[in-house]
Amino acid sequence: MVYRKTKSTENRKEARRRLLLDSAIKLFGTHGYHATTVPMIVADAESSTGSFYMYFHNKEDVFNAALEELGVTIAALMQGAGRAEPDVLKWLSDRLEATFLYLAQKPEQAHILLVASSGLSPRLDKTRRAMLVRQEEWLRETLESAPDVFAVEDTTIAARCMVGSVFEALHRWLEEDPETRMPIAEVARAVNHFNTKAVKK
Amino acid sequence: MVYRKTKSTENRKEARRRLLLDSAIKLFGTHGYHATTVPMIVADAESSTGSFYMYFHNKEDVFNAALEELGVTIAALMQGAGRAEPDVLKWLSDRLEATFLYLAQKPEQAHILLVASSGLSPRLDKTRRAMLVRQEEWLRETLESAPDVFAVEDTTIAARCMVGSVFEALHRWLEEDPETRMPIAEVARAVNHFNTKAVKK
Amino acid sequence: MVYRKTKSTENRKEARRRLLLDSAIKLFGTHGYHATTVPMIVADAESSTGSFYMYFHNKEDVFNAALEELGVTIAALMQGAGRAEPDVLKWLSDRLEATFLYLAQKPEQAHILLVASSGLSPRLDKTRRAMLVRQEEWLRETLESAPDVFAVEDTTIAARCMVGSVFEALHRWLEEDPETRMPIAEVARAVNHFNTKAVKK
Amino acid sequence: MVYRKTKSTENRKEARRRLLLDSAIKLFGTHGYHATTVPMIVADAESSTGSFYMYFHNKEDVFNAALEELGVTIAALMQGAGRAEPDVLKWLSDRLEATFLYLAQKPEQAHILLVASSGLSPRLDKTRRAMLVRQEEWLRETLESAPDVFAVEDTTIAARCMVGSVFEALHRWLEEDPETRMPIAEVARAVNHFNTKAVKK
DNA sequence: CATGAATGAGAATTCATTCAT
DNA sequence: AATGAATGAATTCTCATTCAT
Repeated sequence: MVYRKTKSTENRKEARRRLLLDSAIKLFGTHGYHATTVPMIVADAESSTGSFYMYFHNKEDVFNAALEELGVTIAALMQGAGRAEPDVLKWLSDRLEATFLYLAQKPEQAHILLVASSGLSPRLDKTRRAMLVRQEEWLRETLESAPDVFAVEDTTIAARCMVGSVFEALHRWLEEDPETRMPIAEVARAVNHFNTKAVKK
Repeated sequence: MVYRKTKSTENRKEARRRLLLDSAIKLFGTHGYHATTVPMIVADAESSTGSFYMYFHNKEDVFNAALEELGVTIAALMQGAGRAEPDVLKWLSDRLEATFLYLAQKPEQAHILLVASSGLSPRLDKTRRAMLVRQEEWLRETLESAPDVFAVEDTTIAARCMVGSVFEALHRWLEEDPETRMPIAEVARAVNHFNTKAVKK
Repeated sequence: MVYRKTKSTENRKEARRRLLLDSAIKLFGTHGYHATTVPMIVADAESSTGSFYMYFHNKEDVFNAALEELGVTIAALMQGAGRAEPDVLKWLSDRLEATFLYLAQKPEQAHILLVASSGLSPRLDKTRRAMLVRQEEWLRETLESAPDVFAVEDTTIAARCMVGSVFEALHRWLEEDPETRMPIAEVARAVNHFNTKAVKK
Repeated sequence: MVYRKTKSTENRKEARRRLLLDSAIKLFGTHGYHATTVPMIVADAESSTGSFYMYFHNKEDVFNAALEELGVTIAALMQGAGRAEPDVLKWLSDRLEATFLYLAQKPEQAHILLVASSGLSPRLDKTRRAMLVRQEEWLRETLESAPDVFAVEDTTIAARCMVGSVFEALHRWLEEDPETRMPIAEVARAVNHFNTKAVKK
């Protein structure tokens, strides 16, 4: 009685995992890691605790999955789909702006990245760190790739400063009253102005 | 019927509170908020749960006290003891560097600030935010006070970017292997170079 | 994805709740509200704290459930299954006696009602009060339904006096040495004699 | 260095005890036994925990003292200052009414007696019981002293019924809305009418 | 595979009582 | 005698995880 797993079975499994992960992202982003319980996630996903533990080893595991997915998304945004723009400064600026605007529109994901993912466990810290390192490396390479355009004392540190300035500006903006805060586009422009000035020759 | 409170009783109370708060800072900085339990704190302080709850309303309350103390310390470091240095750019650079070096030497406090204090509770978020706002405002005022020296698109955003770049560089440095990482003085210099270039005319 | 809840699952849940509630009634009746702990209840029911909190919001909640169940039981005893006895005086007397004898045989339930349920919390006081009011109202209506048989100054007060006399006699009897105290049937008769004389024309 | 205790030292000690006991009665009557803490009592009495434990062995001990004092008060009210009234029925009625009205005016003491003193500990139950027994005995003797006036099936039970009816009527009245409840004098009269009718020939 | 009832270790907090000053 | 800081046992309740159905 050995039978091939049908495609639809695979799809259904994948779909269930997706559902659970989406609910988890939503809830972690809204309430934070500790205030989000497994029962909350399965209730939101209209699934069951039993299923949850079929798709994830434990609670930390979903959070890690959410974080890794976010890492891929951000890498795609930052690095873009190949270099189209010939002006490297303009291109870097565009990439940072795109990332900034994306996260501003997905406050739950931004919240996970900026707020909910720190100091939870060595494993989660590691995932978060890996994600930041990837962006940092790419920024460093970009800075180093055009020595005629950029001038910084230390490319690694400059990359970290760029990441930090983007995240802090975003974090603070998300905390502000949606009614009275600056338009996000303006913030993005100002942050870019800051970073561009800091790194260009 | 009414006895005078002796000075030494007051001193003893204050000393006990200090002991508990120091242990709390140490443990929160090492293990984070949730992984630190009240019994851990009182064991470290060689005190008792009962005493703990005499000095602090609850666990959130100690964390808040730690955060507020840190806020005062950082404000003092950042704003310094009056402006001695006539060159505003140099002065700003010195203040940022002092803050940076102080936190690098107190990794537990830095950890509380950078890692452990976000998304815990509305009250703690508020304390943390108040602290950041204070530094941000001071930076903004400094930038605005010398329009002939500084040139940024938006002083508020620039202030946030500076805070973010300092914190991120510090955070990443603290995560690195103490054996192989850059000397902290070099990092401080590179960060300052980045920020100075970003804001000066 | 959606499975039918089997009947046996429902039954098992109900059985577990019953088990916990029975243990709670036994222990509250024996040791009182405060001296009964949740671990004691779950140990007696051979269950677990987790289960306890699945079926009841908290400790107050089980006590309330016990009280409400008792209220229903007493209402059934007092008001009986419709009026069979044509002689209203005899009928009233029978109902009081039945209630009296029932509680005398269930000392734990009687203890909850008479001793353990006062002054615990507003909510529990309310439940207890509601229970007494129900009996009181029924007694009042009975007294008012046959003005040719009964004669009292105030039907509400008379109803309360009847409830009080029954409860106090019961309470005192339960406290007495089982070896030497009066037979309960005699007590019931004497209480009935007292009340009947107090209310009849 | 042996010296005589001065009278004023004794007085002061007694006064302090009184102060603590009064605060305890007030608080136990308002919040009940468990919700009243020793710190609350000493704060109200403007004393200290240390003093408290000089005058009372423990918390149960103050409650017991309050209960015993109440027992003496009630015995005095019930039994009156010798029999002045020649009509025994009128006299009994007067005593019950006096007790009833006294407690209605001291809701804290009534609350201790009716609500807060049940099911706390064997010792307190014993004190409470002793108090009730005393009243019951006196009522029984009164009933037996005038066989030409009274006619009940069992004098002990009748005595208990009288106590129960008085306490229940009082308890329920104290629970009612002070704005809309019956005047206490009317309640007292109706209760007396009930009891008198129940016991007189 | 899916379900959700059951588990129990573990955390925060309270408060009666003691004892050094 | 008076004070009130210190103690820690005891209690309630939560929630990640398991496992019988």
